Amino acid sequence: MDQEKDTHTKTETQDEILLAALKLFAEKGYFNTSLSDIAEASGIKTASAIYHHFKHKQMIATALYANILDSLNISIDEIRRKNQKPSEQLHAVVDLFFKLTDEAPEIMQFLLILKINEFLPEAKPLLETAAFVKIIKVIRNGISEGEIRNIDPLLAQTYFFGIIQNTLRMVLTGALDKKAEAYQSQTWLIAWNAIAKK
Amino acid sequence: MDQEKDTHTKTETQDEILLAALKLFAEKGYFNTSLSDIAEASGIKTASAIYHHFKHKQMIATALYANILDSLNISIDEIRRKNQKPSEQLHAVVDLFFKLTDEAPEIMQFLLILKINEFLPEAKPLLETAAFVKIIKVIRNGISEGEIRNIDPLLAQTYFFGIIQNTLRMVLTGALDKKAEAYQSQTWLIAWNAIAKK
DNA sequence: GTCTATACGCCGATAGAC
DNA sequence: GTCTATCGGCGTATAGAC
Repeated sequence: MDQEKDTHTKTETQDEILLAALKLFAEKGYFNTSLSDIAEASGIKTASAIYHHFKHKQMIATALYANILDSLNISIDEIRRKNQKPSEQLHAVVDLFFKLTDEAPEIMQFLLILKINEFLPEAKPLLETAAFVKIIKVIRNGISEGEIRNIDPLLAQTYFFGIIQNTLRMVLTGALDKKAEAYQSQTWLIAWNAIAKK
Repeated sequence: MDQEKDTHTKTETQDEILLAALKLFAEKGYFNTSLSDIAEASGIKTASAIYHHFKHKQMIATALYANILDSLNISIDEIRRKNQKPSEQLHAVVDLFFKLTDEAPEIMQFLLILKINEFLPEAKPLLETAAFVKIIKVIRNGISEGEIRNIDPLLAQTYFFGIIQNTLRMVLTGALDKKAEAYQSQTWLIAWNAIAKK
């Protein structure tokens, strides 16, 4: 997606801006974060400098969203490649989400807690995103292979990730006080049993 | 909580303001809604008039939140009075949530979709609210009476309402295209089985 | 590529007439 | 209790020097 002819050009500080923005958005929300906040957190001293890297504030969020979904999509591909059975694929996805929650909580905050279309009205809803479309496909496979109960795949997705994501949300907000990892195996069991053919 | 000596005074338009604000907040979010928007939607023609009813914008949201939680709390009390077994009480709560989703979607949007502490930093988190504390108590009872599996009540609550609320969220955002009612009985079963002692 | 300076608009909020 | 008028501030964004 990069049209740059040179290989590395500006990317350095651009990434710092994105990183700072992610952190601040996750922490205070998009509207409570000013460009000055982002500049300051990026090592730059003035908001104006940001305009050299992004057309405007929204574009920062847009880029962030795209990056996250992109790498998520890649991870999903990898997961589907390495695992055969839908149950195993789903399990690996859960693994990934729990790991991200502990190791990159801002990313999960961005995905699970922020109300993205409040500041990115044009953005595709999470569920229509490549990564999540593939997850539904996994569920669909699970149904046809007899691992998952024969219900509307979208509903199965809703139930399964309702449990997973709500648990992670509770961890992210501090309502559950241990690391996500501590709840992982139990939560997986509950979520899987909610949709598995018994 | 009203210190008014007269019985009915201003309440008329105040409620219209709250109603309009609720609708707009649910639809566009707090930060995308200006006082002018609210004024216009309230039948008033100027934002200034609002200051006669509320000290500032935040207070509108605060009042809204308090009202919603208040009436929710009352409903929960009623539910606990009318039903004995924890399972029945939980079922009635689910009934209420699904009914509200169909009949007063803005309220459920406010509760389930808006990131409340982004614009009300001081507000109590939902879970620490009287209504939700009582719900946890119901779950606790369910555990000691042997209806619900013996796990951390907060986790049980997380799993159970993860399913319920995610389903309602999908209805509210239009990802699930039927009325909430259409999914109610199936969703209840799944959610209940996720925490019930088998 | 980051700085200074500055413009502009919008929104929240106040004062005061009616 | 709603209006007109007006203020102040903050945050986004631009122009241009270095």
